[in-house]
Amino acid sequence: MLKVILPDGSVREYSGRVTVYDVAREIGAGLARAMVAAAVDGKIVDADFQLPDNTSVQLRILTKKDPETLNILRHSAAHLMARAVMRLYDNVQLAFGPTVENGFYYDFLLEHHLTEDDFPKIEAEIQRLIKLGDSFERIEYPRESAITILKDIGQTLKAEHLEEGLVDQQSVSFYRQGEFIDLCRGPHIPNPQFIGAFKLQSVAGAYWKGDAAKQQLQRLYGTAFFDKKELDEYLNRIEEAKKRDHRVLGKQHELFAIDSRVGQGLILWLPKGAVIRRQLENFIMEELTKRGYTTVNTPVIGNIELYKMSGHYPYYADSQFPPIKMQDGDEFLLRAMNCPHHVMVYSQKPRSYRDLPVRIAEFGCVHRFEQSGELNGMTRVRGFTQDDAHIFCMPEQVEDEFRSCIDMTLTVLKTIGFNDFEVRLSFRDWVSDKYVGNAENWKIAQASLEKVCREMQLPSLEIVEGEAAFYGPKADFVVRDCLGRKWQLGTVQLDYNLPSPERFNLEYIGSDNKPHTPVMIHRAPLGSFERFCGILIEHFGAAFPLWLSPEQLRILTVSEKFNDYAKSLEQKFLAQNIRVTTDLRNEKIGAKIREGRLDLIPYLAVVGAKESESNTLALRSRKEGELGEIVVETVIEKLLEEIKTRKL
RNA sequence: GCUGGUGUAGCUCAAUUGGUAGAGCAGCUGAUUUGUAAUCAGCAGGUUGCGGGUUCGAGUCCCAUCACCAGCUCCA
Repeated sequence: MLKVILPDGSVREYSGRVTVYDVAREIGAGLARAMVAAAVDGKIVDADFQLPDNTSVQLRILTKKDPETLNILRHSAAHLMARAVMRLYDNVQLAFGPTVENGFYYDFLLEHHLTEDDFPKIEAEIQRLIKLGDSFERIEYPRESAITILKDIGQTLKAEHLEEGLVDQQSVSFYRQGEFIDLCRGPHIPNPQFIGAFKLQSVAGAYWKGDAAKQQLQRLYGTAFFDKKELDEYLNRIEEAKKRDHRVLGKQHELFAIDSRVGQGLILWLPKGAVIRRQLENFIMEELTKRGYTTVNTPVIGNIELYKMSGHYPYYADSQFPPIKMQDGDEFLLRAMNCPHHVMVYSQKPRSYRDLPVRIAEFGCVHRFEQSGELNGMTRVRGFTQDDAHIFCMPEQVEDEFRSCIDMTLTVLKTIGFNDFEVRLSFRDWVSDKYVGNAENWKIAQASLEKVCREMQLPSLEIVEGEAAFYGPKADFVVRDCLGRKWQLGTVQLDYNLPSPERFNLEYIGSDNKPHTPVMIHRAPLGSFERFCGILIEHFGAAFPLWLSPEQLRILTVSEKFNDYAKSLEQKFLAQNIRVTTDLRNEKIGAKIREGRLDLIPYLAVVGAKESESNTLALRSRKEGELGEIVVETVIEKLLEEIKTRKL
């Protein structure tokens, strides 16, 4: 006897062979037709999954409306794509074909070099296969015979995968569609005709098992939806997002530039971009002062011995600019991190426990020689400035310091209006021996990190075991940009390595009059000004809030007769540190308004006869439209208030 | 670094099968003196990323190189 418990709590009883599909059909033919998959005791299975006898299961029928089903559809589309490629080209070896955030891919090993020109042909073949309508048939084989089968059909990559992995599995599943058979965990849609719309998106190289030393495969990306409208909406969203790309907006609004004559991945902050950066610097500096930090200035290079002592060299030699060799044999490194310099600042004098925590901050400029293919606008660069600080404290102070760092990062994100972020706590795994510092300290530190994060009720807190740096656990703030890509911005990291006797042997004298080793915390709320600004540009679509705007107010004259009045107004605003410009050109007011709008200036002020006589400006806000004539002093007050509160 | 793609005026883009490199915007000059998203006219702007090659002739085809884009790998 089989008991099936449905989501509404009702129970149905069966005997003999029963598939999920049978149950669905019994509940309603319409439901059965719409059925994509099912959840049996929470595990997602195929529509024709046979329910186990003599037991009781929780069953949920999944249709296209359920969020889980889109991935099933897409993975099935990946199978169709693989089948199409195998029909069109010879000697195709399949690797992996999973779903990704907005679609799917399949990796192939084949002689033919796929290009976008091949897409129409492949898409047409997929369309044919959908029409053909071969259903997805699940077949289970014992592991050993599965390996033999894969070798027999020439799928050596899959055979290799099976030989090396999945050792704990007695049997493995294949999915067959006509002549196409593929090792696959499933589940799949019952019928390819569920695929209402699909599109191949791009082709790229990818390494077998993600290992750059292994053979390179060709990866075909695509996406699929239940209907065409959803696909169109998705493609539209991508187009819109592209317009917000910080590289496009950065050029359009003259925020930053990258010039190969200077070098790849090196940012030239143009005047307008530099204004934004300066506002961020001022903002961070205010927070540092409030929170008891001291600031220092240290050089961008250091003797190579410093990095040998810290352990950064030669471990990071690959991502370093090569050393600068002097005639006397000394070697200097362009620094890739600020930590060693700050450690040197700490060690300039004996420290007492009464002095701790010592908080040393610097907008530290660092350089890392990232591989050319990794560079990306402002978000991945070779030279950047971190809003860095290092805190030296006693172990019992770690919790409070950590809380304060998290709080500062939250303040920053909230002020900017970054609400779509997650916090990732990276802890050590207890098996590996790559970590430094004693296990007891790690346990305490990890527990207190987690405690603080829970107390502060951080959104989407994720704990990742084994992702910690070798020197300590960390908390990363990951922000999502307009294309849905995730970027690590702020970070707080504990460090047991650098202060240790094996490294810099930092000390403070405790209340017991004995030397102790402090704990070090690395933290950067923004991460780097470069990456942060890149994301900032996309976040606001270059329509920055007033306090960040390079040009806060533009005064437009109706005709050249009012140039003097405009000039006198400009002086008044400048005297209040408001970033104002004038548009005195011999143009119609409509043209000046249009340009001001396109330049995304927060406030435009029109001045003509009326205004010059009444000491007013006809103010126009980017957000609220025309605000009418307002006397100068009131406008100044309004803008200053908005700037001061960093209003969004 | 790897795979694939792209590279034409400051910007956005044209240029039949290889056959005189163009347009709009921006810029400059002049006219116009303007009231809430583009006033008109004229001028100027180029070794088609750089370097080779094939050809009577190359923006177009081939080779090499640089940069950028997508992805992979990497990210202290």
